[in-house]
Amino acid sequence: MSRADLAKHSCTVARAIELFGDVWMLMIVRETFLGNRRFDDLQRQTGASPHSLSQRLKRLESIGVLRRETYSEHPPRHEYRLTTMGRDLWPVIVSMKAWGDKWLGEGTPSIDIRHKACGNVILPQMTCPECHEPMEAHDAQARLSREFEHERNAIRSQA
Amino acid sequence: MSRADLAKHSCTVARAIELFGDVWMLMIVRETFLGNRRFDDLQRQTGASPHSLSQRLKRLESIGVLRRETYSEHPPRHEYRLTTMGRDLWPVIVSMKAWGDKWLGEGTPSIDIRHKACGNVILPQMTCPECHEPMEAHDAQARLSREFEHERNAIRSQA
DNA sequence: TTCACTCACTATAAAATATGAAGTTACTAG
DNA sequence: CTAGTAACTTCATATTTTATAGTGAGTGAA
Repeated sequence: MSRADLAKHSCTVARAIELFGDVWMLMIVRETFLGNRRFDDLQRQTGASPHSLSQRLKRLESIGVLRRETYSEHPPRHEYRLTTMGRDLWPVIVSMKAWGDKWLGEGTPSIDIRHKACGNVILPQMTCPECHEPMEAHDAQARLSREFEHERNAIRSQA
Repeated sequence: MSRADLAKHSCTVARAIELFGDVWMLMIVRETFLGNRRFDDLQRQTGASPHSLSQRLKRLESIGVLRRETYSEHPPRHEYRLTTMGRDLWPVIVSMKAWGDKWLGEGTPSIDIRHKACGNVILPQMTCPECHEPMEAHDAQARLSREFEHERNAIRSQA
């Protein structure tokens, strides 16, 4: 097995990791959430080389996370905008922010999140949609499907 | 700027991305949440080469995400266990799962999450800790600190 | 005591990927 | 006519990753 095989992994977490386990993919998504949509701005703010950026934008577009939109025909100019699929990555970035603020932060965070509805500056929290209690790792139990369990045992018993 | 410079970025999100924007880092964390703690199991289940795995484990240990524990002196045997810092990465993995289940999933997910307290199989949700409403990207407004804004404008105006 | 086997790695060469710098296309503004 | 901007592409070099093999410290069976 190697990195590319993760794309065919039966677990969606592994497949998502294969797509977004990359500095530039995540940095571009973060940047688009901050409102930057153009190649040059993305390049400067993420720090990616034009080559890397170009490749990642193509991948993000082909996945369906970004949509490339022409905003000027003459001269040809484009913007990269988050699709619904892309906006759904918000919790991923926010979770990273929460972790980063807690474990890497000194002083004031560079970015605040304000909840438009209630107006407060907050850090979103993981909660149970059934009982509405906040959740952490030890509140949860992961259960593997029978097929997935078999798959893993098969891997386990390979030389 | 290049990848390594992200480590000195003033934004904690960027610093977190620099650490975890890597397939193997994320796959190892996911695997430890599933209960695997040993080198060989991690290697087989993640699909990383021993070299890559060894490097990542060292990095995870030096960051403080994993703690290397000897469980047998003779022969020397070790386990890698999540620290509190590591367990705090749970929302990151769960967010990826939620995204993956929604956008990459066909059929039944390979992994279920059960909330121990209420017993339901659920997908955790991002909510506002103040008003307890579920939150998505469009419910939030990102605000940059003044310093960070200046930093970004400085980058912007660079040739 | 010799053989096969496990765990936890390290070493190495070849292959794949990323990087920075420069170049390109298609314009506009002065 | 020159300079500048946006959105890239190309290319030679540098770095990383991968697969494969090997190592050390043991255990258990014949």
